[in-house]
Amino acid sequence: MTEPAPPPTAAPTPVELMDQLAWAAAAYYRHFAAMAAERGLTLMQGKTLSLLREPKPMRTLAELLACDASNVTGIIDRLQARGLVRREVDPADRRIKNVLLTEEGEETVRRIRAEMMSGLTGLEHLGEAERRTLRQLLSEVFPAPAG
Amino acid sequence: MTEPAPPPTAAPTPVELMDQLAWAAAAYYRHFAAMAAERGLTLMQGKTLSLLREPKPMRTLAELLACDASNVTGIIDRLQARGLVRREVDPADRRIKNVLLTEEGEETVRRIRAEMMSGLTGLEHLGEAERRTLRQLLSEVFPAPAG
DNA sequence: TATTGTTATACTCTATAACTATA
DNA sequence: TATAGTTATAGAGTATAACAATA
Repeated sequence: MTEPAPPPTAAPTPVELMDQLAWAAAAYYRHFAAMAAERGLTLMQGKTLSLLREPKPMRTLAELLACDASNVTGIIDRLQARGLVRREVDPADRRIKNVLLTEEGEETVRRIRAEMMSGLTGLEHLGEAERRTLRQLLSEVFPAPAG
Repeated sequence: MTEPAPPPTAAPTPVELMDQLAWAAAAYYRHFAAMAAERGLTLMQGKTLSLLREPKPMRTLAELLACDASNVTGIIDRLQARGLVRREVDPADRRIKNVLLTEEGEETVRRIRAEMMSGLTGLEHLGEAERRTLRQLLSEVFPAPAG
């Protein structure tokens, strides 16, 4: 009689997986902050630009950035001073100011996204089946609009 | 003749997967920051405490927090003023100050970690095979010491 | 000389509260 | 009255440069 073969890899505990998620989240933002810093942008400025693929009201940005609305004023002020975004009063409700990317802002977002992709080489190397699986598992752990 | 059945789920592109990783990382930190805030701690203070399961020199903390060493002085000052950490001069190299959790600091870390786990309910519900797969895929995308 | 940690400085991010304009 | 955005304020995080103590 032979010993039963051990499983090819041990299953991590949920706690071990949480620690790995912490690492992955930190690694993602370390990379993102570095890409933003190459353009003289802070992490929050980079995140804000990335949220503006479609124009959004200040209030919506505050919710998406998970910060108080008063902070968004300063963040948008600084991005606007650098010519990366502009404000437009909403014609339907003149209390609302929609924030839009300028041409330079759009170019900046494009470059940051491209460099993020080329930095996350692991992503490029995943096969289709692996990408499907990762998407499914992430959506189970972080149920969300995912877009 | 019947149409060939489409695959049960379409494979996301690497770019779509990057966006989902961005969402997951944001969701992780939103949750972590909320757990820290319940104890009157900022995100950085919570991250710093979580790094101190083993004592670490100031310099090492700066590397792990991905910030300049001068910032760590202030972060540790504030945690020390609240009785959550203490500094000890390294006997082998008196330039080095090792930072240790106090009893209250350890209790705080325990509680934050426990609440993180109970909040990430998706993690608890993954089966062993799924946990193995997620660990493997994460380590491919974010190759790292993972601990 | 090189390294560790601190201080000083200036800027950014952060929440709270009070305010204006609009609905 | 309620909501969107701003301003004022104080505290926290950030990088840079200069410094003291130690190696």
